Amino acid sequence: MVKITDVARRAGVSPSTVSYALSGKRPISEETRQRVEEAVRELGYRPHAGARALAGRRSNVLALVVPLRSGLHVPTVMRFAVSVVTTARRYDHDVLLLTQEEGEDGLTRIADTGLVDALIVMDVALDDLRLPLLRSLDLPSVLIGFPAAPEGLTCVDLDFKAAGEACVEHLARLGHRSVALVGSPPEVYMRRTAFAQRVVQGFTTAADRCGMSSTVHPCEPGAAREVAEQLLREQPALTGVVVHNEPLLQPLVDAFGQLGLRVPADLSVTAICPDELAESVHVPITSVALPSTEVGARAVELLMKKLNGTAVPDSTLLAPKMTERASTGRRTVA
Amino acid sequence: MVKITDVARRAGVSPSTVSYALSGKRPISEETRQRVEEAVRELGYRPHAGARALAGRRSNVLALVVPLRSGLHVPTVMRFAVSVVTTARRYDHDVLLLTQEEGEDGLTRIADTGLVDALIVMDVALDDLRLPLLRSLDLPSVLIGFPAAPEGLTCVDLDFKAAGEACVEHLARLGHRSVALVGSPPEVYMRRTAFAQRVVQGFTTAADRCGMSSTVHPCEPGAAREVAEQLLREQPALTGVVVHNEPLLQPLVDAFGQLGLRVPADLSVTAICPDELAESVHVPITSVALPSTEVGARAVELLMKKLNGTAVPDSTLLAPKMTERASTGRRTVA
DNA sequence: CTGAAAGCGCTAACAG
DNA sequence: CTGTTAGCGCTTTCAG
Repeated sequence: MVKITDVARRAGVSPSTVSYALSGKRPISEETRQRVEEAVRELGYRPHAGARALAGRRSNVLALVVPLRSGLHVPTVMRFAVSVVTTARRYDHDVLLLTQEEGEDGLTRIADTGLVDALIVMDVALDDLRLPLLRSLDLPSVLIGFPAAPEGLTCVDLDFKAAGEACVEHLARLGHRSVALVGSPPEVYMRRTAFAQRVVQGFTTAADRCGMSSTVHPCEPGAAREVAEQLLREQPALTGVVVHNEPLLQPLVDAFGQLGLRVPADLSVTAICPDELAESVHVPITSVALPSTEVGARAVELLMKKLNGTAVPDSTLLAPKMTERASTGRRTVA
Repeated sequence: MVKITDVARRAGVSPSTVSYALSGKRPISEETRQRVEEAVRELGYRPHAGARALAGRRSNVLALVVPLRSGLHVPTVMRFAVSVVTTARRYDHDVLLLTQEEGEDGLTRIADTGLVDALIVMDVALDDLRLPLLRSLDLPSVLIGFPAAPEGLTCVDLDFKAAGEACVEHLARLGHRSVALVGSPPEVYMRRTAFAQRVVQGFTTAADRCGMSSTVHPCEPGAAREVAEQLLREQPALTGVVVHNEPLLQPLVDAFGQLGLRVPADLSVTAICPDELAESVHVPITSVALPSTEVGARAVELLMKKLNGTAVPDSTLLAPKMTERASTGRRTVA
């Protein structure tokens, strides 16, 4: 193993100079810096992570807490995760993966051992049990998602309430008067998962404001046909649907087709989901994008600022961006 | 922060005794061990990860390399990952998540810095570019998947060839004479992904051996209807289908239904996929289980043995387990 | 702008 | 069975 003293000898400088040349924490003459960098390259030097963490009190590792609870759309969750890993690497950090098997004291453990410098927490509930803990820990953290009482925490996410509203308003503008929200599976609401609840809020608020009749349907995967039938039966005037349930999007559109409803001729469909998904449905879906990559990147950037002692906003709400595709159109009066 | 000297003082012993009491690396009298454990509990002591790694030359962290390349079924991949994390925790290890953005030298970096003790590598290609690197690294590693030349590497996976054979033989036993394999998306085969290739091998071998006519169809997500039509058109005698493509399973069964084919009356369908998926299809599917949890756990266990210097078998092939469900039946001669 | 030297907290010889 | 002690490789004062 090549160590800092090897590099120092090779470059004809002291170890501390090597350290400073690499970290930039004090001015180094251009010439020595060159020599150091060359020595580093020639020897293939890589600082030992443990030694660095011990002496520098910084591990350069972030923890990503991903419960992966049931009802969540795993590919969507993983988009966030990949974005977090990618962005973290740009800041010379690695990412430790924590699932929730250990419960809350997995967090305590990680904090106490100094294994990580900071936490990114996903799958936030409105009244998340981890919040008091996160507040008490002296590790900086960022939540992907907004709990009911985000005071003293740094949160980032798509503005799901606004996203729900945007979908409804788009339908209202097209003349629709009766809309339904097909949401995540019931257990997601039972857990009071923040993003799901906020979509419902936005959806309902906007529908009321626009004087539309509206209903909300949490929905299991595989139940596309059933919900489709139920909607037609219970809400015969229905002409607009908002889907906030990735795996159900294509099957639901198919089910409507089988029941004799054309999208968008008879029924306009919008969704909140990754653009890629919206585009891949057989009838491309007008949707509010779920900007996983941006959210993941933002979370890391916020954390880096906090680690540098820079102040950051408590709340980063990304404005919804809607893309019109083939699945929505004017209401045609029969 | 509470450190080992604090615990030692509290327990009235030396730091090394605390260390040994905790690691069990040398005999400690029952009495002192008790005192140490009590002191640990009272003080809430947790060894500093960096210090431990530096002095002990072991970080207690494993790296999980998950490229998440396109065409893979993310939920299935994540089952492995969760199992790895869970099992690693049982051995007091944490898991670092590496995606493949950095390419191969992400592995080198990790190895050089001593951040991790060992590697678990997923998404293995038959002629995987990472193999030479893995062999040259002096970090122990385990592959989830079998490359073409696994010499000198430790590999664990479901025996996908046997799984393909099992599906065909099951259909043969039921009297079917013409079968088709609906496989992963083309890009998965293009990359020569090991598990996909091996299923094809097993499928073809068994079909030939049983004197059945057979075809193989790599298949994009969303193309269920197209393949279904193509199969009926090009292989009119077809009565048995093997599906090795998770997201396509339900849509494909649906498509057959829409084309007027009843499962299993007209067409028997088997799959290689997680049991949970097979059970959730509207017609529960006879399947060979994808034992993600077991494979992930095995991978970690193998790694732990290697870290202990215990010899392990190069190859751990899990025998396929088939569960008959509602989707297969005797061929009915028309 | 650079060096010398004192630890960071823990483990593992070495010594008893 | 237990204690003493010498580092592990790096960062960061302190000194120049």
